[in-house]
Amino acid sequence: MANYNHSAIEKKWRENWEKHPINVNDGKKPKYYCLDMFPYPSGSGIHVGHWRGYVISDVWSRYQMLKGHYVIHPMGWDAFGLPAENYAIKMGVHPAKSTEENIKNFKRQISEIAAIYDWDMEVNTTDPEFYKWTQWIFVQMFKKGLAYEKEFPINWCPSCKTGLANEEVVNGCCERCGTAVTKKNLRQWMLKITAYADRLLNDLDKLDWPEKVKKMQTEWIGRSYGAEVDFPVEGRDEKITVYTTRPDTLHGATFMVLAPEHALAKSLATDETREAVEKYIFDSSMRSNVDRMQDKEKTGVFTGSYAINPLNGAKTPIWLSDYVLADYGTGAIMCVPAHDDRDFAFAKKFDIPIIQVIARDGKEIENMTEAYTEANGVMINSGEWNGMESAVLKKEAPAMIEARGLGRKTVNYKLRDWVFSRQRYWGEPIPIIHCPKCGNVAVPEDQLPLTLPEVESYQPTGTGESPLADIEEWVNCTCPVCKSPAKRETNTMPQWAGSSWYFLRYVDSHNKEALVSKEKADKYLPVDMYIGGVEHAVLHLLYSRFYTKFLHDIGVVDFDEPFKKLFNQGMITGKNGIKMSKSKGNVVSPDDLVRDYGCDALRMYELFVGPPELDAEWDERGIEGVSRFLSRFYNLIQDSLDKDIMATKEMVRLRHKLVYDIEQRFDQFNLNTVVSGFMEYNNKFIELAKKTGGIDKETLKTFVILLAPFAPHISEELWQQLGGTDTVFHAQWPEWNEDEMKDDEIEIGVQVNGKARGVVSLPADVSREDAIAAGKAAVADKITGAIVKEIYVPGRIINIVCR
RNA sequence: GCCGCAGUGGCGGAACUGGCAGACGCACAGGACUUAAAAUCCUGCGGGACUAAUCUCCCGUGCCGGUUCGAUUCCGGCCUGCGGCACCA
Repeated sequence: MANYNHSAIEKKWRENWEKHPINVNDGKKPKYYCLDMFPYPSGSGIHVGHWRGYVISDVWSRYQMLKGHYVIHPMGWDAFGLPAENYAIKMGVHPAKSTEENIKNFKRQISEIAAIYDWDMEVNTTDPEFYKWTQWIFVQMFKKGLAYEKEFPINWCPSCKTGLANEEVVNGCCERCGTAVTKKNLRQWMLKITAYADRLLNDLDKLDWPEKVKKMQTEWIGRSYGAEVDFPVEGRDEKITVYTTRPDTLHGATFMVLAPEHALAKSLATDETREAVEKYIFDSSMRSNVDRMQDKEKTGVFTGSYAINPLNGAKTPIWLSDYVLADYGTGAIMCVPAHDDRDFAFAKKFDIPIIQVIARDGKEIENMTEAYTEANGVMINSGEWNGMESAVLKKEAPAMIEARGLGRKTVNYKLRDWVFSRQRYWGEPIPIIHCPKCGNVAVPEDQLPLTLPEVESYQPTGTGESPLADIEEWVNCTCPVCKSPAKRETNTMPQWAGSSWYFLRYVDSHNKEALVSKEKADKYLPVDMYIGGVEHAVLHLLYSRFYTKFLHDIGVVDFDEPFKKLFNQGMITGKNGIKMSKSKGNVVSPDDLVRDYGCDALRMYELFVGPPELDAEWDERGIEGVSRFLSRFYNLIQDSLDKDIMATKEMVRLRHKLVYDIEQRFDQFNLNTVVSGFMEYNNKFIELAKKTGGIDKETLKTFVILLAPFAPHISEELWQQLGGTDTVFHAQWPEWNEDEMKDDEIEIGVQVNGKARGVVSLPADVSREDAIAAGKAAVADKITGAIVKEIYVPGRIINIVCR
């Protein structure tokens, strides 16, 4: 009898599947679209952590295939963007060339997983045939006014030498390289994602996504309800508008603070305060974001001017302080120190009066040491509002203020428009022409793609100009409308541009007429299951939703959410939970493991290491366990192969229980316990075979089908050995039957006063009385007093309660 | 600071809806096979008490309390670790 030889078996079936693909679309089966987050093909190749995500999605895809679906399971390359370009600069080669090589290498490594990717669908964001449509979408947004130009101080990474979107700034640092972000005044292309804020927020409800990601998006969008209130400036015609979510506390506003960047900041200074005000504004402009975020000690300066509280006419001093953000709300706030922590700290520091307007527990707080921030209590010191419930007033005040012409009801968002220009070479050129007569004109659609020109030096300039700006013959062009000399936009798009819609392209990747045909979109989209890391929660996953909603609105697709279900797999880390990275030297390559243990063993071990949604420390030794399991399973079948074993009752029972257990765990996505289930049942069948001489073929075939999504090669081999003619993946997923699963005898634990005291073996259909009687008999010597209560939970427990 | 998630043997982890805690695997120990080793197979493996051994008993799922016949699971209060947000008015 031959032993399990993984390399021979895997080679054999790899070649066979190449010739006879197993995931075929017969046009009748329902589709199931299972998508991986496509990788950026880095130069360092893939490690066991990447494998895990791809194994999870492939196992799930094959499961869906066995459940009768035509599975769409594509792979592609997110190859534009900073990392690709930085890598190319470092290696001294053109990014197009290094990208091509990296893709080749990645593809070779990924093929080792033996996933059922349909390479005919492959997309590459740097392919002009692909980015033609990335540009096309931009043009459509431009036409709808959703892509617009604006000059303002944006986040700038001095190391990457480019502007960044808000989402790319993490704790004041560049998401990519960790350098502290500065502000730079730049002309930018912006995408009006804020126009979709409400829909992006509301539609989260219909998504089967991890709550964590939904919450992150909810907070990122940051919708709040409140009021804008207009405060006239004393002695001047101007007014200052503030935004507040607590208009109920308006009577408690004892001062007002403007951001140092506020348009009126300078002009509010008086002769006495001018010097201090100008110094404060200058100093603030010098402080970095990181500094401003970390240092919560309040600073500020009094302008010398006063505003008038429109509600009660109170004279309210106007201050400047950098704790007020210029780009949120109106850049100005009213300050109610009694009921806001930050205002409280500021008032204490600068000795500003504190007026309480909400009575906590019916009375004013004496010797206030911190703000009372809850909208819970009765209004006091609030004129005609006295006696009202704060919680009620909080809701009604915006309308009341609006009715009296003092301001208006307002909704605010933390979400900002998307800074979409990058001052780098390796990206999609923004297809806009600047014409001195016509203004900004889109490149006509029949001239797309606007290809990225070859260039001598693609290094970033750092000046705020893209490297493309130097290529005169490319920059100079004629206006498509009036034919006068014009100039091309030289900024490129961010990496997120291609990834925001690539999943739509897979199902129609060769289409030259449209981004995706209506027919194929209707048939194959949207994505049913999306698998990837959680790190894109407010980047790619938010942008993709925005793009999909836009494409829905212009009629390209008829759904408005791209990913129905999302699964975030955990990271594989090195020892002590340290992230695998080249610089740490703790990267584990899958190549040797595949060679030594086989693809099937590594696939199973990737899942066996722990729950798929949690991080796991890589411990190489554990792979022995799954490897042994595969060998034992192989041998079990070899032992039964040439015998004609009749199925016993016990075999049938175990078979049904096996199917039930595996399916339950599969459907709950407990893939690690599916693997342990295989091992457990394998042990049981081995024990059984010792007594019976073997296991019946139907049971073995059933086991092989269940195992196939995890270990496709060995399963296919054993399937054929067991007499399968077609591929195992065209077999029917087996069914279980509850009646067949039942044991004749069941073991039930017996407790006395809730403590385990024994076990009794009983007929499965035992009556309550008999069960309790048997239980009592089994623990008779442990029952010390009068029996108070007898509990029998069928099939689970007998508990005798005594005194 | 606020919001999540997690904490179970030497280790990774399991336990469906509150029902015999520690499945499955790793490591380790003992045994079989072998001249020997590897591989393989068998057995044991939370801690403690008692015992020649079996039996039996006590403790035990981060800590303290509660609900319950019964709690890893539910509730209240903490501790620790990880992740997200962080002056958004």
